[in-house]
Amino acid sequence: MQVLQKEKRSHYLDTYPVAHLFSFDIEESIQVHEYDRGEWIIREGQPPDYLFYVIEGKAKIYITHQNGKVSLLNFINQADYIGEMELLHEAYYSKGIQTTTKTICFAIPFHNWRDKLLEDVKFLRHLSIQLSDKATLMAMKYSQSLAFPLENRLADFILQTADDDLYKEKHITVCDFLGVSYRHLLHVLAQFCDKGFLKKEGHAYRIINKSAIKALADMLRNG
Amino acid sequence: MQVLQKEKRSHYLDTYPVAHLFSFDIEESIQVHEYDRGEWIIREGQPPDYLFYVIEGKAKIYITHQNGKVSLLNFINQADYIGEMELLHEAYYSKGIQTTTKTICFAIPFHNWRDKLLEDVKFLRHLSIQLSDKATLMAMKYSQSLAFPLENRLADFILQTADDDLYKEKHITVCDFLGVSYRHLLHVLAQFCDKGFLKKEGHAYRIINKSAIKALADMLRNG
DNA sequence: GTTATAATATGAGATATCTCATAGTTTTTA
DNA sequence: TAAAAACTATGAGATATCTCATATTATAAC
Repeated sequence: MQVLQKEKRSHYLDTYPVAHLFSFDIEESIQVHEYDRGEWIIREGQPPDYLFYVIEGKAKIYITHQNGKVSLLNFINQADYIGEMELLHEAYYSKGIQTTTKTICFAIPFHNWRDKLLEDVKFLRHLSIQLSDKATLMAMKYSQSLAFPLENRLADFILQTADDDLYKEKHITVCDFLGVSYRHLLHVLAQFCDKGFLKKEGHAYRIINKSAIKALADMLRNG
Repeated sequence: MQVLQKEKRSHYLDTYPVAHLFSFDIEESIQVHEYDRGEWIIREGQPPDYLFYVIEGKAKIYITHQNGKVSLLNFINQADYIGEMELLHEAYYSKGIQTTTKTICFAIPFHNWRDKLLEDVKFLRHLSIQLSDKATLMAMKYSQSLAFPLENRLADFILQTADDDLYKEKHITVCDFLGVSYRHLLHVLAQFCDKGFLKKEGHAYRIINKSAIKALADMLRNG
C-alpha cells in the first residue's frame, strides 16, 4: 500500500470530488491510498484506523469460519464505504477486504474525525442509504440461499456477470460467493450444458438458451 | 389495529419518551397504534405510510418466495424501527410484518415528516447504528447458513431461546427461521436426544448436556 | 524457462436436507 | 361444544450438496 502525495494526491482529489458527501471541509485530512491487486485493505479481525471511500478499483469482503470454510460476502466497488461498521461500533469483528484490481481509496482517519462524522447529516444520510441497501441485499441473499437450490442462484449470478452472453467467472470465486463446493458448482454447470442452456467454450460458458436461464433466475424474485 | 387517543395515547407517550431520538419536537404528530396478536403491521408488498417505532410487544418479519417457501427473516422487539427501508427508498419491496403478541408502536406519518427525518442528525445516527447491526446480522446468518449444517445453527438457536434450560419454541416457527424443513428439524432434534444432549419433556426439550450444545454453537463464532 | 502454486476437471461414495404421505393432538373459531 | 385449523410426529424414498482422491492445465514466482 502506498499513501499518495502531492500531485498524485491532488489529481485524485480533483477527479473525484467528495464535497457533496460532507457538510464540512475535510479535504485537507483526506489521505489517498493506493493498493495493488490482491492486497488486503483490512485483514480479518484487525479493525482499520480509517474510514475508506473507494474511488477506483474493486475488492471482495471475506469471512473465514472455524471449520475452514470461507465466505465471499460481497463485492465492493466504486463509491462504496469500507470501515463504516467499525466507525459505528467500537467492538466489531472486521471482515477481511482484499482488492481484485489496483484500488484507490480516500482514507479518513477515525482518530480525528469519528465524532465529527457522526454529527454530520449529509454523511449520515448517505451512509444510512448504503447500509439499508446492504441489509436488504444480505437479507435477500440469506433467504434465497435457504429457499432455492444452486440451480436458481447460479442462473441469476450468470446473468449478472455474463459479458456479451459469455460467462467466465473463476469457479473458485463463485464457490465462495454462492457458498457451495467446487464439485457441486461444476456439476450444476454441466447440467446446464446437458440441457442446452450453456455451451462450454474453453474455460468459459456461452449462454445458448437465455430465456431458460432467465426463467430459473426469475424464481428468486418476489412480489 | 386501533389508533389510541387521549389518555391512552398520553400514557404511552409519557411512559416511553422519544425526545432523545429526534432533534426536533415531534410528539404532537406521533400516533400510537395498537395491534392485536397475529395482526399484520405491514402486508408483504404493501409499503406503509408510517415510520414505526416499537415500544411494546414482538413481531416477525416474513418474506414469501415464488416457490411457496416462507422465510422468517428476523424478530422485531422493543426499540426497533419498522418501515425504515421504505423511508429511505421510495421503491422498496416491503416485507410482511406480523405481531406475535399485542404490540404498541409509535407511528410517524411519512407524508409530513420524511424530509424532516432525513435531515435530523440524532435520528440518522441512531438509524445508522440499527441498520449496521441489521446488515451485520444478516451477513452472519447468510454465511453461517452456507457454511454450517443445521446441527450447529440449531444448537445456537436453542441456547439463545431456551428459558431455564428448557427449549420450547414452536417447530413451525423455527423451520421458517432457520430455513429447513419441518421433517429435518425434528430429525436433528431427535439426534440431539439420541446423543443425550436434550431430553424431551412433553412438547419441550430439556438441555441435559449444555457443554455439548455449546460446543456445537461455538463453531459459528469466528475470530 | 522452470518450478511452485493456483485453478480446472471428473469419479465415487457419503451425508444433509427435502418431499410426500399419513395420523394424532392441540388450539382456535364459529 | 363441535368443527376447522394449526401444530406435532414418524416413515420412506428422493435429491441437493459435500468430501475426498486424483489428474490435468494454467498462472505466478524465481
